[in-house]
Amino acid sequence: MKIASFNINGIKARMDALTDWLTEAEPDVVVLQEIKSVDENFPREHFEDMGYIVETHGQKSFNGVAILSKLPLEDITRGLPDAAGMGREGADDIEARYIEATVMGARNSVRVCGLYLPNGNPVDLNPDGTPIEGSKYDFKLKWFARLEERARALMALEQPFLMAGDFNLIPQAEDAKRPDAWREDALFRPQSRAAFRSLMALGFTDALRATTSAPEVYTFWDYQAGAFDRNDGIRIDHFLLSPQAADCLTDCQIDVFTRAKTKPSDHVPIWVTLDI
DNA sequence: ATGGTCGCCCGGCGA
Repeated sequence: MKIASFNINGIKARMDALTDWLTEAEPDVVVLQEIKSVDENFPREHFEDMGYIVETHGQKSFNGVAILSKLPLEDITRGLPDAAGMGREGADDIEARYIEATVMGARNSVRVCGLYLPNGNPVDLNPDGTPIEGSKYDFKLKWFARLEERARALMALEQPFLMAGDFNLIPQAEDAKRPDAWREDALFRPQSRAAFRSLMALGFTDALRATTSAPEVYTFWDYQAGAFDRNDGIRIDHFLLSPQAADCLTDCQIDVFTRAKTKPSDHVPIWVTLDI
């Protein structure tokens, strides 16, 4: 089973790029981020004609996630639990960033969590270094904590599951061409990395690092200043596998070639194959 | 790398 994640940066602008990549890569399942579309305007028929089931969780102009699957899906849920836990009532109803579904494989099923973690910039801190209540950075860390709680609940089931998507998080210095440029950024600063490490400590396997030791491997390059041409990138799109899913892992790759095509997203797809 | 570029959808925000 081939499962992919792709931050497409707008479905309307990425129809050709996404269609071409689906035809070439032939994933069974794809979680999409930044569809930037309401559900009613998502071109679902186009992807249904390509053999995919389409489940969206969109909003107007920003964010928005979706799942495309050639395999049957069960128990689709939208949004993380505990929206009130954000400190802003119903915050998760405003920002569409999370979708879950169970993918039915030939022999076993896998729970797939597709996510678009908040960017978190600008970083606004109190004099004591804590995030200012209600700031973008505060929102990121609170969302991270809720994601960890959801992961903890899924881990307790001891079943194959994975969390995939745009985590807006650079795990370590080797995951950026120029780590020093990101030290104070919400994608890399210590509190952000601590939240990621805490999540990983539940028992996840980083699929990319489990299958390759290649240096300078990235999933995002800024549109500006020829960043891709200089491979001035960061690794922020991740596949985190539960122990039961990691036991089935056979490959993980980043489709860097899509970034060199016409009208690319600023992210590229990442995928795993699971013997499941 | 609080933007030199994009995408949203129509002036400015978000990344």
